[in-house]
Parts: sequence; structure tokens; C-alpha cells
Amino acid sequence: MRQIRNTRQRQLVLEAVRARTDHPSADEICLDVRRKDPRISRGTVYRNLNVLAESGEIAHVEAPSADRYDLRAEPHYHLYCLSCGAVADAPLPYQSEDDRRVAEETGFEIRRHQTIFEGLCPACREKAEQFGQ
Amino acid sequence: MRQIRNTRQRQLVLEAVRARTDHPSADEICLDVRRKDPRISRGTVYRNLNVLAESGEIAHVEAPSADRYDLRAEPHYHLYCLSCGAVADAPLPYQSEDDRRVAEETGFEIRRHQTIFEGLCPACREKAEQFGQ
DNA sequence: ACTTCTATTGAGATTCAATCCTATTATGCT
DNA sequence: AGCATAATAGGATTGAATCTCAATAGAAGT
Repeated sequence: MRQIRNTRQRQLVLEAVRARTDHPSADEICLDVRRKDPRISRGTVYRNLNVLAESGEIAHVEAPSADRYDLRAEPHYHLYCLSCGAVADAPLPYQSEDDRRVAEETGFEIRRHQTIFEGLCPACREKAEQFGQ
Repeated sequence: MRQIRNTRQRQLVLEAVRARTDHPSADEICLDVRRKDPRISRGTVYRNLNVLAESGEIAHVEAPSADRYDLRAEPHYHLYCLSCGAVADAPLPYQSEDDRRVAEETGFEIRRHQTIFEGLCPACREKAEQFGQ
């Protein structure tokens, strides 16, 4: 089986994800990493985010426009603001029994499910109300 | 307020979505529509899928690699096969009380949530087992 | 039918996230 | 130190989705 090496670049990417709690996109992580070493290529950041998500050290969150990465590795749900694009954690427990039930009824082998609540964050809701909805 | 016109192209797109139960992507709908009228442009198909989803006549389903469209307009959950990319309806009721609870606890104004179960469909699960997992 | 208004279209250009390509580098093991 | 190969840099490429804008055609009124 394929060995995984511990490269300086991979460490920098992992540190960059762990330094943020706001669910950054790959490009945002790329900017952060390049502040420490401007020579790191975009492809390397994308590749390492995938490797780290695959190995369970971080979480990959699918979101509209651009996927996000999350220092919280255990499965949980997210909120997405349709206006400003912000992503936040949702205060609901992961329903793993749904995975079992769906697997049983459909014959799929379920790895997990992703849930994203779409709406307006408090700040954007306020702005929208000022302009008469 | 802006009026919505009933164009031939929009009708063709709506009919194309209603003619399928397998959650086609925008490009697949584009191919279907062009079988009836080859002069319809890709932009028109994408625009009309958005218009129809906005007005609640069809549903827009966010999925990895390409979004899908669904003749079932009421909110429900989906399955996604990580191997072949197929999308299917999930046999679970939509939990609208989750929207209320999350709104209350976060201050977000929630429009809806999307849930997608990721795994292997029965056909792909079988193929994977043949090659020793 | 004719006119007017403007939503919509067609065709191509553009955007942008994400992946791929390949010669070169550097990690982990012995 | 030497080897095998995983990983990188840099740039090219893909592909979904949106945008641009002159031209077209719904819809409502006359």
C-alpha cells in the first residue's frame, strides 16, 4: 500500500486550516499558506487539502461556489449564507441512524451524509430588511 | 415587479425535466431539449432551469461535479453514488422542524436545508466487492 | 392587426474552482 | 550515504456556470 510522506508543505496546509474557525475555501488557505512561504503552488494546496480530508485530519465541506475545509473532523452540519457566502457550524447532532436506515431501504452502502442549511446570516438579514425585504 | 413570460424554450426545458426521473444535470437537459430543437443555446437552458427552480416548478439539487434538476419540487433528500455519480431520492421525510430549531439557535433566517447521502449504489458496490473491496 | 415595452434569446466570450501534466525535488528507509 | 518513489512547482487544462449584447419575440394595450 501507498505510503504517505510528511512534507513541509502538508504541515503548513494543516496548520493553516487549524488556525481558522471560519470554514475557509481552498484559495483562502492558499493565501494563508503563501504568507508563510510564497513558493507553494496552488495545486499543492488543493492536493494536500484532499489528502488531509481523506485521512480524516480535517473535514471537506461541500458548499455552493467553492468547497470549504474545516478543522472539526467529525461529521456535523453547516449553515450557508446565501447573501455573503459565510459558512458556520450548525447546532444539531449528526444523525448517524439516518445513514443506517437509508442504507437498509435503498441497498446503497452509505459513507456519510452532508446537510447544509441555506438562508441569511443575522448581518445580511438586517441589511435585507433595511431595503424593505 | 418583474413579469415572467411563457416562452417556447422555457416550456421545452420544463417538459424535458418532467420527462425524466433520474435527476439530470443541466447539460443532460440541454441535450434532451436540443433533440426537439437544436437551435436552443446552452445559456438559455441554464437560465430557464434557474427560473423554474426559483418559481418552485422544479427543484435544484446541489451535487458534486454538477448540479441536478428534479421534477419533484417539494423538498426532499438525495443519494449520491461516489463511483458512478448517479443521484436518487432518499426515503426519508424532510425535517422542517430542523429549520425552525437552527433558525432559533443561530439567528439565521433559514430558507431550507439540503441533505445528500454519499456512498455506493448497489451496482457499484457489487463491482467494488469483485475487486476485493 | 399594429405598436410599444421589455423580457428573453442565441452565440460566443468569460469566469473560476479544481484537476492534470511533467520534469525536478526531497522524504523515509535501509 | 544511496535508493526508490511520493510529492512539488509551475503552468496548462478542464468543465460547470455565468455573463455580454445585439437581435428577437411575448404580452398587453389600442
